[in-house]
Amino acid sequence: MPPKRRRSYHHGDLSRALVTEAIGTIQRGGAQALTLRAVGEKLGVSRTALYRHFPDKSALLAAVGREGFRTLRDRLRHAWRRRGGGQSGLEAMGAAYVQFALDHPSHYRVMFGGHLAGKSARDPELEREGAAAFETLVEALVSLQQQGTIRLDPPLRLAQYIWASVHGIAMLAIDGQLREPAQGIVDLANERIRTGIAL
Amino acid sequence: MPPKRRRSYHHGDLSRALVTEAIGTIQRGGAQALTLRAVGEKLGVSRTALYRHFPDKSALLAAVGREGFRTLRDRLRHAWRRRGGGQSGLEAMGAAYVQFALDHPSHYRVMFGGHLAGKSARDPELEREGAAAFETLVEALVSLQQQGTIRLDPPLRLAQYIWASVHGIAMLAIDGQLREPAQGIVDLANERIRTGIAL
DNA sequence: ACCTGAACACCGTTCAAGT
DNA sequence: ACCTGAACACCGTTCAAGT
Repeated sequence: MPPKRRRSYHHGDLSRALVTEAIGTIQRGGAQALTLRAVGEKLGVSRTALYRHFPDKSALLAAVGREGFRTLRDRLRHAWRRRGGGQSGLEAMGAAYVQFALDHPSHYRVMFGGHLAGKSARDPELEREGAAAFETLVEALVSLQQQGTIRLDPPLRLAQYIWASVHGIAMLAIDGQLREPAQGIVDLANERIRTGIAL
Repeated sequence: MPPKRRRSYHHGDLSRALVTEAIGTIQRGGAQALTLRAVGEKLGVSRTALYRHFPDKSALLAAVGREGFRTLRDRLRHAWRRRGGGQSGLEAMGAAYVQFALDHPSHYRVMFGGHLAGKSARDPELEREGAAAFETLVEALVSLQQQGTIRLDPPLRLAQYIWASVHGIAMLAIDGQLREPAQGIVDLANERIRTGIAL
């Protein structure tokens, strides 16, 4: 039988494994539970092995944030397409957004909680992923405008307003500041957005 | 001349001084800059002196959060009263809210960033202060309803929706995700809220 | 009652060394 | 190229001891 697995190196893609493990740790115990030692041990690797793939811990956090924006964008896209776009697709996007935040509260906080403020965490790659997720919303609005179903206001401003509303709802929901499944306020927000972008 | 000041104890109210110093440290370097050692040294006191007044660090953070909700509530009240209430008062409250977040971004993050999730930071006193700040908005809406200037929808739901919108704008603004002073989106949000609560 | 100083168990990070 | 192990400078917290 083989000694333990392989010998020379422990992972085909340690970099990827580190990010995945970090996301899992954060999901389980929050961002403060993320420890280089813990994730290293979990992966059967030295606690300093990470430094061969990331400059420091905040870079790992940035990678976690990037991954978050990527899956968020995917969820938004799926929601939009499943309804075949349209007003209904837009509402589905909003619901998918809030659901993502509720499914991964700690991960969501890493994306928006300011952990990624200083140091190397503020990397252009992260900002690009965030912008790409935002772009999904802008594209949806442009599509609606081309169909002639909503106002021709600057789509960027509309998108910013909608994003802020949904982001605020998601944040308060995560913080537990909203009683019930918060459906009432979601309905209200949807109605406000709908009439706000109507022709 | 006196030796150094007093002798027996270093502060008339060390508890208060600790919170104030903690807020200043956070304001300057973010929540991660808050170190019991640093704040102790700044106050000319041992790094363990804090444990005579707080059970642990997260309790100090909770006190910082409480203080934040208190001054936020004060600002909202002032904004409302200066305009003598009314629709204009409500909009002034929104502006004051966003301004508070922009003036104290790190402090604001402590209040909403999930640092206060586990442990003793989740204290009832903090939740009461948060609820009191929220209550300011509810009272304003009730006042408008009594004047007969807005709809008679459940004021709590209206307040939640407005809070979420403004909170989302404040968060995105702090994160630097909004170009310009974000006046465009604020105007849009105000318009949406105004027509949303109109008779 | 209030504070100190040493000690403990934990961090992230550096660096010479190993394969 | 990739990883290790010891070392370093930092944390929060405990506890016996001082006034």
